[in-house]
Amino acid sequence: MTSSKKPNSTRRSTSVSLADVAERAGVSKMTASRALRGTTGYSAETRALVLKIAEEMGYVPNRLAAAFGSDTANNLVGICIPTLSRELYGQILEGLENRFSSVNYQPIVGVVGYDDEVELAWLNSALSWRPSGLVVAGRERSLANRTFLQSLTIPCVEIWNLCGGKDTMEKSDPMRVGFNHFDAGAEMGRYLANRYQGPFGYIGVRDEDVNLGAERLAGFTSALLECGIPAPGRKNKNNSPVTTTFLKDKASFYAGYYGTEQLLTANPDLRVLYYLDDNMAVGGMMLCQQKGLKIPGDVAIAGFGGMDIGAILPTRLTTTAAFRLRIGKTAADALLKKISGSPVGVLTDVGTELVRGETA
Amino acid sequence: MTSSKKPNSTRRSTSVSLADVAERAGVSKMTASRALRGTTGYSAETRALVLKIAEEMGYVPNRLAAAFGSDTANNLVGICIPTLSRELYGQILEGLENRFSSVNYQPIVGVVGYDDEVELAWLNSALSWRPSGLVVAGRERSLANRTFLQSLTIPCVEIWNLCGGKDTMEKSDPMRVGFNHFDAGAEMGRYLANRYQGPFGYIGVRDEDVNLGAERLAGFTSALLECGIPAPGRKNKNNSPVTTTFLKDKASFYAGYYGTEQLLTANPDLRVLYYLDDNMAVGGMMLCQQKGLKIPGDVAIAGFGGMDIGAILPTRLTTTAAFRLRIGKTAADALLKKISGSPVGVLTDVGTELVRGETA
DNA sequence: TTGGCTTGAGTTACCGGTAACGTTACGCCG
DNA sequence: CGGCGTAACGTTACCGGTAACTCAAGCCAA
Repeated sequence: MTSSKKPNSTRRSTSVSLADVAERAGVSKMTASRALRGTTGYSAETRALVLKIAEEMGYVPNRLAAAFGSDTANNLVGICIPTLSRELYGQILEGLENRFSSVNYQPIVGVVGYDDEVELAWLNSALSWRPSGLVVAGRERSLANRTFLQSLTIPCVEIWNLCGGKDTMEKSDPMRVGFNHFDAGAEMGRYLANRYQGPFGYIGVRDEDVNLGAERLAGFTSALLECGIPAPGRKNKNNSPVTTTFLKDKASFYAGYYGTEQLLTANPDLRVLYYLDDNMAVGGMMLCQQKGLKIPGDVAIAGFGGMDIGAILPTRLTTTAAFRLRIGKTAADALLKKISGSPVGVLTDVGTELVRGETA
Repeated sequence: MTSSKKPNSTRRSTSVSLADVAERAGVSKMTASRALRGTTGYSAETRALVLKIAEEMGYVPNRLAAAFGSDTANNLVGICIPTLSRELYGQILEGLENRFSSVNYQPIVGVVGYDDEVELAWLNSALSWRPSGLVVAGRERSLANRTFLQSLTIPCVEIWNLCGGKDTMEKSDPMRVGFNHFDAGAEMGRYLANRYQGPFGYIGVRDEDVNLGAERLAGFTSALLECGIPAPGRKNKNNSPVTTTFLKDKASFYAGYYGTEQLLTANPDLRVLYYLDDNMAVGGMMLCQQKGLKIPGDVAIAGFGGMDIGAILPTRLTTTAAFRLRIGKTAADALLKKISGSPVGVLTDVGTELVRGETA
């Protein structure tokens, strides 16, 4: 059944190989390969015969061998993201997967949290599969990790965060697809500063010592300053117009809930609250409702993300909509282009949209 | 720099290979391989030297070659899930990835929706990578797909749904890790039937012609019948005690919101509503609030999933908590055991927990 | 001293594809 | 009818590892 030129050779694998198909079809391995892949170099009859035999024999191509033997035919891509617990990355990943699978690329994914060493370990491990491209979540990272990404010889795209724009990038940095979080925060800051005098508070989370969404907060703060919002002064060491709190927790409804409670207890005068994301903002709303605080009368609330919970609340949440699925798809497209050698811009801004809800 | 026994041979790849390291270290490829992998058959000095050289030369192992050359060393696993938009599968996937990566297995993931043909295509494509195991989401599938899974020669585990239990399984079926959705629905049904007389309604969604969570609804319905809840009779073709509606939409807050509106408009007498998941249930709550309906006074509401939104609402949601992360981890463990040849039970029930909230 | 056992390290033969190149057959054209 | 271009197909040489086997050296006990 399994055949080989040397009859005494032992076959490790029991499955049907290209050689088996070729022999049974009475053609060479090469011809069979071409016929199965549908390139050129065979007659119609030959192709039909090979396909028929392959089907009959239950031939399953071995992409391991293909990728190994060619070093151009490897259609693996690595995708490295911090978490899947937030719906954020789930949707981005879905967008990525959709596009990649549509052109027969296989994603291998890693969920690495916010720890640089874990990320680096995963990247090394992923590279040993010789993927033809890499997708990583854009975030602040250690010099070692950044250097690692810069020294890659395969195309790489950073998603989610544009990290300050073109001028701050080095040539060797990966492409970026996402939006400018600083600007998104600033836009919300301006919007709120035009409507409220403050004082302003912010509730976010810290994961493995990194403050998530730090750039948005920076943009937010900067916009408030530009709009002439004064820093409260007292118990505000960095003299910022925003009183912040960072919970050591996952970004979740519940974190928003008790984070708001903590912040308001320590600073009962706060009148405008900005959150790391919509889920936390909704948690904050729930707390305010429970305490009998009117929104936005007593406390104005703004979130981030445009998650669909915000749209159905009795009072619609004011937020910044981010287009997660689109980021995934756009990033995948950009990477595929780069892999195929087409020119691609280093920065792709998919934008955001300020959603004027009723909570702020 | 790149070396080869035949000096005139052309190297396709430019990267450092095992042979390069071995030559520079003055040992054979095989010894270098063993030293790098840390098996046996080398002295401590040899190993240290090889590691040092590999480090110096920037050697990156080629797992493609390793997997190809060994057919036991392939530590790829395929993970096939319907969607990542619901946080449900995100958390399961995170659990899976955690466990797999901890033993250096690489997951390749596919997001295939609820279409049998798409799933089958993905499975075929994934198999061509010769993974050592497969994780698929447990759900109703076509005979073709079920047969395909049964004929696999590699270990496979179905997650999420125990699908009726041991007696309904065939020997060739994949292992299952999850919980019994019928029982979960039945438990909720009994709980509600003991507190309310009805009439009962259910709001779910249909994706590509499959009703998600159908087994839970079946269990729910069956429990109501057992508790003596009568079918309303009129406009209820299948004579069920539950008036159902299935939206052609994603399971989301918004779907729950307008689904509830539709159902209540058509059936204003409904007094107890059961939902596909917590998000939809919360959407329903929001609608009720907006219509001035008291919960649970006018309408009682129960969800499913134990998503954290339910825990922070002013009135805590009555629901069934499912342990998604644990399902992922348990499933990965089971698959790894099976791959390593250890005995594993065909069914692993991670259970659920009825959460007695304040909405029902 | 000898023989057996352990241990370190080399040798060889693949694994199942793809790329590159060589050869043959055949149609087209003048 | 000869020259030529191209389509069809065969051959061969890898790719970068791993498994199985072999062998030499070192060690210890008898």
